[in-house]
Amino acid sequence: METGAIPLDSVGPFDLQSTVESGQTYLWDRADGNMYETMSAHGGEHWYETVVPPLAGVSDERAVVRVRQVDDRLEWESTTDAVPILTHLLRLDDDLDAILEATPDLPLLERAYDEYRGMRLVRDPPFGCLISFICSAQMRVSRIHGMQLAMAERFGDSVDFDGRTYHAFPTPEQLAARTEAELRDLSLGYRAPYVQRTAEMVADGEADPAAVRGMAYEDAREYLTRFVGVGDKVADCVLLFSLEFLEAVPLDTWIQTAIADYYPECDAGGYAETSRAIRDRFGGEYAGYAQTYVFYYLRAGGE
DNA sequence: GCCCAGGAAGGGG
DNA sequence: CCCCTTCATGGG
Repeated sequence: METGAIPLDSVGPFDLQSTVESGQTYLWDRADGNMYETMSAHGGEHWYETVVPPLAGVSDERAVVRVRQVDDRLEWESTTDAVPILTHLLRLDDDLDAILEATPDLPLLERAYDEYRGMRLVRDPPFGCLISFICSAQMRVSRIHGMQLAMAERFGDSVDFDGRTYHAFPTPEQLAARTEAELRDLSLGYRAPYVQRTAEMVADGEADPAAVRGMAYEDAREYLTRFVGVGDKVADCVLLFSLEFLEAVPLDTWIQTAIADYYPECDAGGYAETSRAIRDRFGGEYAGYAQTYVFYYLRAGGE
């Protein structure tokens, strides 16, 4: 086991608990088993853990990573050097102060940024992110998370680390080999065939979420909708939380409420036009950061 | 029982 | 192109 600590003074504002528990990623778990339940002060000091697949340009092999925040540093334990992995997954390489500085001065955004100071977007592994958000349709965040844990435990590889057994998220091949009925047994409901068929598309090489790298934003969104169970909204989530399109603004129920209550002139009818309008309102380049803060803030009861 | 949850697919107009 | 219905499931 390797261990270490990342000092955050050179990283800028960072808050681990809100980053991992705000409903952007469903691929982490909290060691105490109380994910989404007890929230605590800055950082949280809870241990979070995940099994990370090989990441292009970051890590060649699968890794188990545990991390917690204690004041202004991240303590980690891992099968390997976790610094590049955590930097990648938790976007420690973002200049958050500069991003906030580039954001328009809107009262709702100010309140959300102030409430969750230090929350970052994530860079989830693409396949896990794609499946997570296919499962997200008409579902609460705690259940989406539970589905991903269940798929990992049932269909993913077992990985031993530090005297415990962890479960990697299934590969496209592992999910493609399951039947719709086996997925329904995990309470995926009508999402079961979507997950199975999308996994098959990836496993067979028919399409690849990572293929959107370098595409223009709206072309990338259009590309992702070829996957079964992926419409404009889920495509935007995958673009934002995995594939580096920080301008993506997923139009979920919460952000649509925000548009109706705060920015009604941005409601342009269709998804593409409304998305374009709210993206401009939120400053364009980093509009997805603003969206994610607003989503978490409103869902937690803010107004 | 009723309603809702980070929506999407399939059909018809 | 837009509008409508249907699709599981668990928790309040």
